[in-house]
This record gives sequence, structure tokens and C-alpha cells, in this order.
Amino acid sequence: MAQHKGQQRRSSIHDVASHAGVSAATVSKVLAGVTTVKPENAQRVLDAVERLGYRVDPLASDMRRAKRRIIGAIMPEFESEFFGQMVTELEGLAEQRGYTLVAASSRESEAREKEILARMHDWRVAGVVLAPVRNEHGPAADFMKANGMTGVLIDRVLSDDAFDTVSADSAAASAEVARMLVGKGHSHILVIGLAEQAATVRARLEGFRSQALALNPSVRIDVITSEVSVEPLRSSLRDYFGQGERPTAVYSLLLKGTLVALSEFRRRGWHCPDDISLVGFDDAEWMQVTWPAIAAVVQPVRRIASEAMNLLFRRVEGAVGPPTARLEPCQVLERESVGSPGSGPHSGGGDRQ
Amino acid sequence: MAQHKGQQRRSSIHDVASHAGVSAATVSKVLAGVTTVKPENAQRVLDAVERLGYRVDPLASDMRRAKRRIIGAIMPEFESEFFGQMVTELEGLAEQRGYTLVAASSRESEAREKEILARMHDWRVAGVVLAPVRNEHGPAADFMKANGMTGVLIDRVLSDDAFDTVSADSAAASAEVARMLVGKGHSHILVIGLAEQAATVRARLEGFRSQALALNPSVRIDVITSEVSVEPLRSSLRDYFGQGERPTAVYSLLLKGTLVALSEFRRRGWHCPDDISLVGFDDAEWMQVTWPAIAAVVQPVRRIASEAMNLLFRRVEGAVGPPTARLEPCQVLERESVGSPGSGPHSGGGDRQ
DNA sequence: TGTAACCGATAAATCGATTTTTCACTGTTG
DNA sequence: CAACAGTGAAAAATCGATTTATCGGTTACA
Repeated sequence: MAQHKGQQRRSSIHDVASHAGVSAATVSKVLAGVTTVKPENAQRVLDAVERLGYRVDPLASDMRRAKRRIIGAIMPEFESEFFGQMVTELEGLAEQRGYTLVAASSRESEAREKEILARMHDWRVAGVVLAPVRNEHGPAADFMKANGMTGVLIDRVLSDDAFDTVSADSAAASAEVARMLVGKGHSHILVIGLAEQAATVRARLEGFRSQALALNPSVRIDVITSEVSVEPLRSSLRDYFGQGERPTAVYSLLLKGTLVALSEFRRRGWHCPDDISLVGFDDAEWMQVTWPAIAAVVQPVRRIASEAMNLLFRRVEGAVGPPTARLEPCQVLERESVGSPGSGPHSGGGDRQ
Repeated sequence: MAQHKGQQRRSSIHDVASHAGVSAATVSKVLAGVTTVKPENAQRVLDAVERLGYRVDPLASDMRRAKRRIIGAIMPEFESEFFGQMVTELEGLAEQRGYTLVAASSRESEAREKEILARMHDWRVAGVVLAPVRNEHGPAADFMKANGMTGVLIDRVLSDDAFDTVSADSAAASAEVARMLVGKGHSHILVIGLAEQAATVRARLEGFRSQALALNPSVRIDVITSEVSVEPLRSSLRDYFGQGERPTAVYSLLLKGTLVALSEFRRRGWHCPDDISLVGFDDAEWMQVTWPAIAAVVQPVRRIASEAMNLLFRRVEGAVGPPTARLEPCQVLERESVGSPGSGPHSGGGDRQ
């Protein structure tokens, strides 16, 4: 009984043509805005379109085009605010230009990334916005190059010799975090991250380290990274603290690391910022309502998205020239999780503050 | 200089045909697995496919089909874990069946929801998974009905007379929350929510209320809802507490409400669970690392996604019959944010208990 | 006066696959 | 030996739009 009616096939351009008493070509021209159509005929076409509720079939319309009006977007995941916002923005921007966005998640797998790309190539997408799992030198970028695809790389990239890139200026933001922490007197800081995202993580680490050392040459910076997933990071962190290491601040280079650090603090009964300070790369809505609010680096998602789309469409429209590498500035939000070392009431654990 | 090479147009079925010395029809049949092709010719076709790296153009392939192998997904937003996971799951399931998923965000707007749906109809998608902004009676569902589209409604729906629906069993989960809170001795509970999502919010509220009253007829349940956005909710909550109301527990019917409650607690210096208990509908990764961890209702995202796709494809393949309304069970995670009233070391104002 | 440009519109080709129709050829049977 | 059934494959139609070639009829220009 359900949904069995309304199966009437939709009217095609030929239906419009016969209703208006003209040929299909004329209809196509009227709808494309060609001016060499007699006004009277144009009006009859528009009337027929109106009467039949005709809408162009984008699939048929794209058939002859070498580049279809489709943009592919490949993200490592959809579950985080960052990539969620990114997809929302990209979709809106594609739509504005009359394109359809097809988004897919590589689920942090380079193999899958390449498969998705191959499928998008099958669709002959006009362009691709790729947020690579690792960096700009992965198999996916190679595939794009080998097949002459048009694309922009974003987020976990620095620059590329074939594609335009857009990412947050991690190094500058990390330097600002360094100024903040060292400025407050921290002289033993732990940095945690995932090394697999080589390009950006290294930029963040170096940006932080060089600025911190410039401000205080005797600052001690420990680094804990894990190659693949976040779980090894958790156990490394546990070991590190278990050995009695007590940095006065932690800078996490990625969102999940911030969660890991928080949960480890919690396990030990340490409180921010009295027992230890915390800053995380990447902001999230919950960070301002936790107790205390977590200081964070906010990435300019909208700017990254719009710059990426601008660059992409420039290429789609045939622009040539060397690829550009854009770095968009981040914002560092200093919140309550950052204090001066040893300034808090500092008892040991338990429920307080 | 960038990306100017490799513009070689891809080989079509005709290229394969001529390389294999057969007709295009034969190539199509071989690739479709038709057995009436002489093995020798089939092999030559496969060789040519291999040599040319030929892949079927899904767009051209879909041209003649009334229903294209495309599934549309419309979500109210992409920024939350819930819908992020949902899209990831739906995409994987569509891919498994050889379909392409086109996802779009309605950005909590019913008008946009309908526009997106119209565009998907233009694409002649085989089916749509719609998570409506409000409920099953919105303009989008009407549009689908009026145009004979195939679809499944998920999340903020209960049941419909035209479409299959799949959602979390909010009422049962809320009843379980009621058992938990009343069981711990809470007799004055505040429930907060957004009324716009009428269907499910009402189910959650009623599930909670009826169970709570059944267990303790004298329990006092206050309700604060806001019609449109979350900001009015925040100020209502502020007013409510400002008037001296001191419930011993808060149950938030939506994730953003949980954030609002937390931030309001924080503003007042109240701690969970000593000063007040908190349970939220919808889980998030950060909830288990905050101090304290927040008790939450976990929705079965994967089950909702896979049930929705199963039902959808059944309809796509022509199944008829009355629409089904599925309710998938949730899991209630009791975490540290829930305690017994007045049991904390640190009870604040003199609330009843 | 002959050629070219211009008009407005239509017929036809095109895109790349699928599906239906047609056809040539083999082998069987009455 | 003619009628017939069965094979395997090619030819053609189809999907719905866009684009190119073409057409008859004027007007402009050399």
C-alpha cells in the first residue's frame, strides 16, 4: 500500500518541446538563456515548463560534458566537529555554483581513500577536495596526478608540486601556544600527538618548540607520539606519568589527544589548571562547558573551505600556473585550563576546585 | 604548469569493443555476466578491459534506468557525532550495494530540506534516507509522497502512514533513566528539551514521566523547553535556577541541552553529582573524560542505519505493503554524574530530599 | 549580380552505456 | 530438401539533454 502512486515518469525536454510547439533544441536554448530565440517562442517554452513542472535532469545534462557538475569530497572521518563543519561548508559552496557534492569518508585508511577516488574518477567529477589521511604524498594524490584529475588538498598537508593546498597555519598557532605557556612561566611542557599525520604534526611541533626555546632556552619539552592509533598514545602517557614525570603543562596536537590527556588527568585526580595546564589543538563545543573550560586552537574551517573551493573552481575553469599553498590563520582561545605553574591551591586530587 | 597532463579522455565501451573485435553490446553483456557469450570472445573482452583499464561510467550506465543507483541522505546537521556516524554508516551500506550516497545537510531548516529533496528528485535517486528537522509531518515528507519518491524516515520520527520509519526507542530509554533517577531517591527532577522536534521529544518526556510517576507518585517533574533554538533554553534555565528552584537531578532530552545544563551548573559552581545529578540523551566521546563523566543514553546508530537501508532497498526493489515503524533499543550508561540526592560531601543549598 | 552574413529554428549527432531487435548461420527434423 | 529451432553476435533504439550542422529566406556589401 505504501508509496505506490505518483510513479508517473517525469516530463522530459521533448514533452516541453511538443507542448510549446517547438523543438527540443529551442527549449534547451531558452533554458540556457540564449538570446536568439523569438520572444514569443521563449514565452511559450516557459509556459510549458511551468505547466509541466519541468526540471532539467542533471544526469542527462552532464552526459556530454567531459567534466560533470559534481565535486567529490573525501574526508578522513565525519564524526568530528571539524570535518562535519567542513562538509557542511563545502556542500553549501558547491551548491551555490550549481554543483552537487558527493562526500565520502576514507575512515582513516589510505587504501580506502584511493578506492573512493577511483570511483569518483569513474563519475568524471569536475574536481575533488581531498583531506588526505596522512599527507600530500599518499597514494591518493598520486592517483589524482596519474589520471589528470583536478583537485585541492586540505588540512593535513603543507604544500604540493601538483595541487593547490589549503590548511590551517598550525606552526604559527603552535608558536602562539608556546608564547602563552612559556609566558606564564611553564618550563616543563609535554607535547603529545600522532606522528602519522606527518606534515602538519611536524609543523605544529616545530612551531611550538622553536618559539618556546626562543623565549626560554632552558625550557624542557618532552614529546610523546604514537604512530598509528590513539590507544598506544594513552598507554605511553600513562607510563610517562607513572615514571613520576610531572610537566606543568600539556599541549595536545590533536583533538583525541586532548581527550586522552583529560582522561589521564582524571584517572590520577589531577585538576586543571591547579595541578597541570592543558591546551589542545582543535576546538570543540564541549570544551567551553567542561570544568574547567579547555584552552584550544580554533581552526578557520569556513575560510579553509571557501579558499579550497575558490582554488578548485579556478582550476576547473582551466586556470593554469604553479600550485599555491595557503595557510589560514588560527585563533588561540585561552581558557581556564591554562594557569601558571604552582599558582593553584594545589592539594592532591580528590573533588575540589 | 599544474595538472595539465593526463587529460586523455577515458576509454569507453566502444574502445573496448573495437580492441576486442566485438560490438559494444557484447562488451556490456560480458561485464553484466550474461552467459550467452562465447568464452573465447568473453576472454578477449576481459583482456581488452584489462589492457585499457576500462571502468563503466556510472552516469552513462544510469541513463536509461528510471531509478538511478544513487541514494540521497538528508540530515539536519553534520557537526554532531550522531549524524556524523550516521552518514558514515549510510555511505558504507550504500557502497556495499553498488550505490553512491549523496548526503546533504538541511541545517535544521525545513525549507532547505525540501529544496534538497527537490534536487535529489531531479537526480532521480532510487531512494532517500531523510532525518527530518522536525518530525514525519513536515513539507519534505509531503513532497516525497506527492512525487512518488521512495524513502525512509529516521531519527526524529515515530511512525508514518506512507514511509517506513526507524528511530531510537526514546520512550523506553527515558523510562530507564527514570528508574535510575527515582531509584536513587530523586524526587524533584528537571527535564529540559527542545519542543520543535515534537515527535521524539514528546516520546522521551512521556516515557520518563510515566515511569517516574509509576515508581513514585509524589515525584515532582519540572519541564523546561524552548521552541526554536537552544539559547532561549539557556536563559529559561538561568531564570529557573535564579528563582531558587533546586531539583536534585536534571535529565536533558538532547545533547545541546546537556551542554547548556553543564555550563549553567558551572556558572553557579555546582558540582555533579554532589550538588545535582545529570543525565543526557545522546552520548558523545568527551562525556567519559569530563570530570565527572556524564551519564548518557546511547543511540544505536549502526542499527538505525542498517535497518533504514534494509527497509529502503526492500522498497527500491519493489516491495509493497504497509509501512513499518521500527524502534531500536538504546543503552543507558550510568556514569559518575548521577548520584543520590544529598549524599555528596559538599551539599550546597538546603534542598529538600 | 553574386557572395556573405544573419535570422530563427529544426534535424541530427553526440555523450556512454543498456536493451531490444534483427540477422546470419548451424544443425535438426519431417 | 525445405521448414524450423537454436546460437551468438551485430545493429539499432533508447535514456534526456546539449551542441553542431543545416535550412530557407532576407538583407548587406563588394
